[in-house]
Amino acid sequence: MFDAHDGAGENPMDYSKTLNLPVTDFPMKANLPVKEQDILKKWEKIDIYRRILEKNRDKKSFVMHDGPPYANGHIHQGTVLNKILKDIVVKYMNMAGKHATFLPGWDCHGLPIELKAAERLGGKKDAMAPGDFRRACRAYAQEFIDIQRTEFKRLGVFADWEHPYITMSHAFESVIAHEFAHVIESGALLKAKKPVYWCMHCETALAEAEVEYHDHASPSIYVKFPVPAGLPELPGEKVNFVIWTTTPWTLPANLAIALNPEFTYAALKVRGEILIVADDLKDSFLKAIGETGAATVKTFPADRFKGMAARHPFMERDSVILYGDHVTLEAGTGCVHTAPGHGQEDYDLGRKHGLEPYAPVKANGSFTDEVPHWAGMKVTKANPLIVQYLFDHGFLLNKPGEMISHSYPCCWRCNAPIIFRATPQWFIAMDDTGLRKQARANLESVEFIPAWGKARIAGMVEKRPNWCVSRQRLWGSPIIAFHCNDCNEQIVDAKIAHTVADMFREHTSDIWYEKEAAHFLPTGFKCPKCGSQNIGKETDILDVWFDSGATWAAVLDGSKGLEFPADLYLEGSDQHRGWFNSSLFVCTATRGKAPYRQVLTHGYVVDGKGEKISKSKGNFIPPEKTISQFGAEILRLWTSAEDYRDDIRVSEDIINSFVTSYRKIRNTMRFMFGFIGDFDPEKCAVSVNDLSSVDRWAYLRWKAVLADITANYDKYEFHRIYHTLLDYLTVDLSSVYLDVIKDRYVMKKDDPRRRLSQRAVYEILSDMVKVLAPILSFTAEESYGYLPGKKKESVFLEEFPVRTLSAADKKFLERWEPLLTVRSGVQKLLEELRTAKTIGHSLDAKVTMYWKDQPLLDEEAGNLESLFIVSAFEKASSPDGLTKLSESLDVYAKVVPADGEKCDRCWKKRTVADRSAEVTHICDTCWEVIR
RNA sequence: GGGCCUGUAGCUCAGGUGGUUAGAGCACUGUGCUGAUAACGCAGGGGUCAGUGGUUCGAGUCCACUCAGGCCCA
Repeated sequence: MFDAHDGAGENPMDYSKTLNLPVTDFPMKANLPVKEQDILKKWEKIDIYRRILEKNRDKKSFVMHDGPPYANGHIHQGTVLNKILKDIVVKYMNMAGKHATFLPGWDCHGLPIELKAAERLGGKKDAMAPGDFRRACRAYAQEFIDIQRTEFKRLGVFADWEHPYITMSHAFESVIAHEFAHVIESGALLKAKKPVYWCMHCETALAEAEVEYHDHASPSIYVKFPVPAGLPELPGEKVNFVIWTTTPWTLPANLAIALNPEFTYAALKVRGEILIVADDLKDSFLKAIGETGAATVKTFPADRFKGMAARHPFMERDSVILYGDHVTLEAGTGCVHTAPGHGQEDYDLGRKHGLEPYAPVKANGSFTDEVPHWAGMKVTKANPLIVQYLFDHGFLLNKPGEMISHSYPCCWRCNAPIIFRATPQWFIAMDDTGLRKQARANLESVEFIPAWGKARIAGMVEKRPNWCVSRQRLWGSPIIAFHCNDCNEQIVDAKIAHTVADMFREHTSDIWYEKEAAHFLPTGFKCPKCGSQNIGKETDILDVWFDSGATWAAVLDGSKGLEFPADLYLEGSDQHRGWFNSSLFVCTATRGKAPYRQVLTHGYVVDGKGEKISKSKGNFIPPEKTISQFGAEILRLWTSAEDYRDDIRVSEDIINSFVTSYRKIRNTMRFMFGFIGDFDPEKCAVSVNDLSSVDRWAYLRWKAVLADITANYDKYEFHRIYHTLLDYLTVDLSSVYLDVIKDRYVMKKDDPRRRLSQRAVYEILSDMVKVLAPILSFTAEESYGYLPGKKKESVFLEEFPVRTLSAADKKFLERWEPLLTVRSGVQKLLEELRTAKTIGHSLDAKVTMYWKDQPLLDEEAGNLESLFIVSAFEKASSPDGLTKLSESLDVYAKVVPADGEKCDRCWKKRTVADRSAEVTHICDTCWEVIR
């Protein structure tokens, strides 16, 4: 048993071999980047996702409906956060007795992919048939689905990765079309004009993303709009409103003049007539038209002009006076030329007052016949002619040819300046069928986390204008509508749309581009208005938000536990306007209810200073980098530890701090594994009910912590779990309990005191491994393998531990608190001796203590030597010469060096003796153990 | 400019309905141990609770404004 040694006394025997030191193969170093790969392989091999669902087959379902990321680009810290949060929820639900699926999805249609696909094709796109180009888009999206899927799997996210829903699939495109048909049935679909960015060179509508801003010189003109009747306050005067514009060509479409209701307006006498401009702008205005010293005749509050109209300078109509907050004092006259067919704000204002979005400009940018003088002329060419006309007829206040340089939207393909032009668009009406009201009402039954999410989305629902669902693009779901080529009658028919939707299921929506209208119409179909059989099909596609707004319809079809409505939608806060919104409207329009019961939102990932991540700032940390350096586990820990209700910070320092706390968690677990290295939970008879003193305290503390953690899982407050657990690990276990029970090293293996502690440690550890699993999935799986006793194939096939903390348990914990205060007081005294170099280890010391009316101390007196980790403890008969340990407790103590010599085996100060040639310098207790 | 939200030690977070000297863990400093050792223990320093003004006997906690930051609009 003992090693031979050369020369007695010089090379004393190694007593550590006679101790119960920690024994475990659980490595201190995780080497996560490598180990995670093995664990991923294991999960794949045992098909863990399916096994979990199989186990929970008969349990109540919990539906987390995955919001589809866009199938473009690699994943980033934000998508990582989002997917891991979902993963934590689903893993927890599955362990806590629910049947929780995770069916991942991707959003595949839309302009960014269309543009990327076009970019790849170089100039070849224009020569391609629409169907062929769409196939190129499909291939592009599929490529990034595969890339992102690989990246998501690497994070340890359990999901049905082999059968994701993708919005460009046959089935999904069919569902979108069916939902569109339902919207037609609801009566909310309508066609109306709305201004869009328009390139007259390319003769196409442009999306926001296709517009670039360049410096551009435009005419700057001040134009009179006369008021023929004048104003009674200014008898006999010729009165004019003055507008300023840089787009003379939009004047033919002028229908109104907008004033700010808060401004004061001045009547200036200039060149023999009255000009009305905002009082605060009169000086800059006069300067601009080269006038000095004009008198203000009178000022008016803005509402003086309510209900009035001015005369258009060259069109046979009036221009009405309206009010809007968008009128500012930044430039111009405070009287804003308003052409609802040529500007967003103008359109919005016009819509409010029943003005039509009038735009007498054709696709090629030339005026229609409605415009006198310049009909058929391109607007760019007409621009200077209109200015000259105004000047010639006395409506221009400044000189023709004055220009202004400003940032102006241009087409990114041809670089030509673009225009705003009202064109026919499809809308889902918010109010015609009561959709807005219904959607707003549906929010009431939804729980938002955090709660303010409801107010945010409600505000948007209440204010949003009719939803423009048409896009003049190729890569998307077709709008299933027709028109008569002869009489231009619009033909929308829900029954036909459903039929077409069925065709999509077989062919995808590509068929819409490959067949003529007649293919989709009943045989012999005639225009209901004129009877013509010359029918054309709509070429616009649906806004991609309609696609994603219909995911619930495609995914929550009742199969595989995916029931409608979803229990939870979980996305970033931008989705209040996005997916939460579109889903609410589509579902309300077609099913009359909200598609979700709970909506959880998280903030945005920002840098260490709380600022937005951007390429130019260089504050972007690719997830890949963290994974290869530290492991995905660190990203999981980071995700769980940050309070997602606010923005979530990430920086190298922050990542490093989680690397550190990961080590703390891991090391503490490792020590626990070592402590129960020879423990068999099935064979060892002691149970948690037998625990007493410090073992009982540690175990009950765990039950309290577990209750707290469980509550926080249920409330989705994961960051509290991290803190609760780490605090328990450091404060309760590492610095108290695990330190104290090291004295079990010197006992016999089967000493009941040791076995009881092992029972406590085992119970805590085996619970902890399971509790950790939804968050630290890799480490939980790894450590589960090191637990003694009967086990499943994976920690994820276990149940989440449920322990009831009884009233008696709570009382025990409360009662124990003073003991910890006392311990801490003793440690301060020990530290004094240590600083004075009187002692080193606390085992060098003896504690003398006095107390009055402390039944707990009476009970625990026999354990205090152990609890304080000292060599001797004795009770004093009076407090004389002792230090009071705490303000609130009648407890006094003194610490002095302990008597005796240090036992070579247990290191306590004892009376020691040599027991044989080899066994020297040990105390009686140790000799009893090893003899 | 508007809507919604956030701002407590270097970092991550606690601080029900306002009430004694604002807490924890990590990090940091000092120190002990060398039988958790690329660990562990003990002790300690560190915060004008973003700022200003108000309500109140009393505010991190309520109100107003300002500043900084985020999302969504314009």
